[in-house]
Amino acid sequence: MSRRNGAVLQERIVALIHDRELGPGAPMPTETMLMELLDASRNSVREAVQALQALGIVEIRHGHGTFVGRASLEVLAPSLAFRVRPAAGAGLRALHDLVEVRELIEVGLIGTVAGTLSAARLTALDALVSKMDSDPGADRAFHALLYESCGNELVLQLIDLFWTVYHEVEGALDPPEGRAAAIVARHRRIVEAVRAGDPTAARAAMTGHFTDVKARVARAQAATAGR
Amino acid sequence: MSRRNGAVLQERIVALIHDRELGPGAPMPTETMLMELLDASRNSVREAVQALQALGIVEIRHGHGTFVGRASLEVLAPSLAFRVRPAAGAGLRALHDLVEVRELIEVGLIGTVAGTLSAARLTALDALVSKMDSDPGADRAFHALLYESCGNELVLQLIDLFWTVYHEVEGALDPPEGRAAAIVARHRRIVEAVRAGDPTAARAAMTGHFTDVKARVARAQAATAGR
DNA sequence: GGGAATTTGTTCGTATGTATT
DNA sequence: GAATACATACGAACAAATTCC
Repeated sequence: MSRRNGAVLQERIVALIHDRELGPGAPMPTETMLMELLDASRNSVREAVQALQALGIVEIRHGHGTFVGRASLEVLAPSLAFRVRPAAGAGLRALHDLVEVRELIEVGLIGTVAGTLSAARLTALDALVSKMDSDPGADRAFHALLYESCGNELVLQLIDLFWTVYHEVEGALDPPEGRAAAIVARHRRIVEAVRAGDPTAARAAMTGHFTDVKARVARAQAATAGR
Repeated sequence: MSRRNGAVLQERIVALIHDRELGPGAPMPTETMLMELLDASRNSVREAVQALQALGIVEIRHGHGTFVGRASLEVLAPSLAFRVRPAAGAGLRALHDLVEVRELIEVGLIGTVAGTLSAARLTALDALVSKMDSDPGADRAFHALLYESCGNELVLQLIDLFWTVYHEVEGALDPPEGRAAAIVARHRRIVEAVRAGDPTAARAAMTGHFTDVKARVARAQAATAGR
């Protein structure tokens, strides 16, 4: 009937953080103190705290103490990767869904940033595009820099999270790469539309980019289905 | 020097799931077996498994066993809520960011479903709009049903997650409610545009809806800043 | 329904590694 | 280096929930 017991301990710890108004980086009570405060044994406390760390709510530093975390979205990359990772042949569907979400967010966002970027940012984007064929991290930095100015920390972390998960399972996939030049061209077109301050063109360019990505997923899907 | 041991154990368990190709619902090895397989004590195993449960990767049933989970996004509602919850006066900014992400996704999605919904779905949406002023769950069901046909499980869970977190912290906020009638009207307009198969109008209607929501957050922000 | 077996939940005690002072 | 405080890890025992005979 009643709820899981482990979860209630976690909730009480979170409530404790709120009650004491502990901000990110603030030190948590020690394990011994938590044992008394929550009237639980050390192991129960540790299991709850460990779970909260997996959610990014607290951060444990060995031999030093436990501190309030900032619940950054990157900590749940393992969870998303686990979900998206194809289960032995059956289904790149989850990966396709992930790309679609990326597309929804980025196509919507690009319309709001078109024409608002400083000249410095635009040249930085140009530089990233130039070395995109050699440095895989340039793509990640490109998408991050593109939306940095919008000031929405949550959306930035979401985009970065999705990027990380996508490339993690894409790398574990089969085919090498189609055309690096085409990817570079797609990104260059995006920068041009943003520089011109044309939201419609920027959205179209971004949609085109994701059309390529989805096509790549579809090819991999067909390849795994055929064997 | 080396990485945290707890995290290593978690990764090894996830790797074990992949190696054995265990799908959602499949039974995990018992704690005793995991102790031998991973050469760790029971407490260490339990801490790792507990963390994986917090991420939705496994599901523990007392007295029964541990099973592979489906990593549904709803498990990370506590993490998002923790992040978005205003830290004592300072900042509804995170909540505003959350609403913006909702808007990005829903405005983009509504353009793809406009004109594609069956008559049965449309009448069901009408019914939900009608009782939206009395039943708070109707709003959630409305947004879920609206995008159900697109077949993207990830985006459905994302929207539901954001809805949950938003209303969780909105309820813990101050002012009662401005105009329920206006909300109903906004949703009715969305249904009409979708029924008419007009993507542009649908996007505009959805944008209007979120304009209201963001205005509500802004009012609350001003209220808390003034005291 | 009773009872045994299995599995997770909780607790205690103890020893060890790590960072700070 | 020494002392202290803290997290990490292990082992053993008992409690509680579930399933099956």
